[in-house]
Amino acid sequence: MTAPDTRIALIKTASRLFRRKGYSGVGLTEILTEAGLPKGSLYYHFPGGKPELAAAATRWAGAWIEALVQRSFEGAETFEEGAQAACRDLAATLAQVDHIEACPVLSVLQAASDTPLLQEAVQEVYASWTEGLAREARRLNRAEPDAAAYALHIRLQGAWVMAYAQQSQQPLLRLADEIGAGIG
Amino acid sequence: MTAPDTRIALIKTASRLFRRKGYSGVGLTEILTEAGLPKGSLYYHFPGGKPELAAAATRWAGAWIEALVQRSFEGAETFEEGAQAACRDLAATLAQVDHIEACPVLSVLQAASDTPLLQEAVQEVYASWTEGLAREARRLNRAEPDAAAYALHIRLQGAWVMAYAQQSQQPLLRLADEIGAGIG
DNA sequence: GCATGTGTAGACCAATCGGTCCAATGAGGC
DNA sequence: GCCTCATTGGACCGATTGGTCTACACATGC
Repeated sequence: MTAPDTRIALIKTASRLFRRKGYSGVGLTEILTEAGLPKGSLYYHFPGGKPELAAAATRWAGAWIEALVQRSFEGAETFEEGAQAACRDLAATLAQVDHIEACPVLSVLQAASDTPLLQEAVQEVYASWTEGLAREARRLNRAEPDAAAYALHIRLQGAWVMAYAQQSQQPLLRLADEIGAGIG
Repeated sequence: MTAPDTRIALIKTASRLFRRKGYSGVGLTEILTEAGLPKGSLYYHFPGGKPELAAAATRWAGAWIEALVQRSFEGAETFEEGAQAACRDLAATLAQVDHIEACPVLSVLQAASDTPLLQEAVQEVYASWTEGLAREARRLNRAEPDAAAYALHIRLQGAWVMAYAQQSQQPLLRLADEIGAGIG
């Protein structure tokens, strides 16, 4: 396995496990076992240990979500149309596996308060999401693009939490319907 | 310290710590040290150990939040007015301490997936919240009370997550303004 | 063939984890 | 005074935690 592959494998495995059990709920041993790698590799690629790995995983997963949402907006002719598509695409993606996973940022949020490296990554990803949505809002000539983007971000966040808690994609689909009905 | 006091002290301390660091991020030793109690007391009052304590803490904090929201709705003449008041009251309450805390349910959510006792408590609290909001919506003659209650729950949840992430009450205040402007 | 340096493999560490167990405490009935 | 029983105090347990350290594998340049 070449060097960058090892790095990516660690990030992917860590991200998946964090989303399922949260930062503190996953041990390094578990990550390494699932990735089939020894401890030496982890501390070679991430000298900062668990926090550094988690920060990288958060940024990686954050970018992945952002790309998904941007793709959803591509064919849209209005902001609301794009928002609906994003809700549905997210719901479909989450439902692909048996267990609906938490938002990757949320899953490390609780550990971020006393881990500056992680705190930074979280802020960065959230800011980037809101900016990305605002860019789409402007592109589609939505009135008050920043406010609309922010409001959508909050609703997506909330619906994702509910979807995770209930282990159902329904909250996200319901949000799509609400947006379609002209609410918000 | 009489028996019920010990129980309550454990629940309160656990709830506070869970909200700050998440279920897996807090050890029993830390809870007991802060509460000034020995391990024997914990396992006497909560034979089920950490999961049982967390379930109790979740229900307790859930009821507390529900009471807060209900109080906010008391003086309202429309559902939107009540919703605004709830956002602002929640924001004010969270800002009372130096560190904005996470939603008590959210803080144990990640550990709930493999802890049936906790899973149950989470579902119960969420259902109770939505029901409580729907009751207010009906009382205030809101059209489509169930949908309105559900939508508000999701937005509150999302705004709370953002407030926690950014350590600012702004997301909740902003949500109140949005609702006041007739969005949603 | 040999030196160099990047990565991997995993033994090992102190600290902490959730949990068990039992002796001591102390209030209330008799 | 004494018995009873609810409750506390805390020693102790094996397992696991994040992290360190060293030996080794292997590709590359010479």
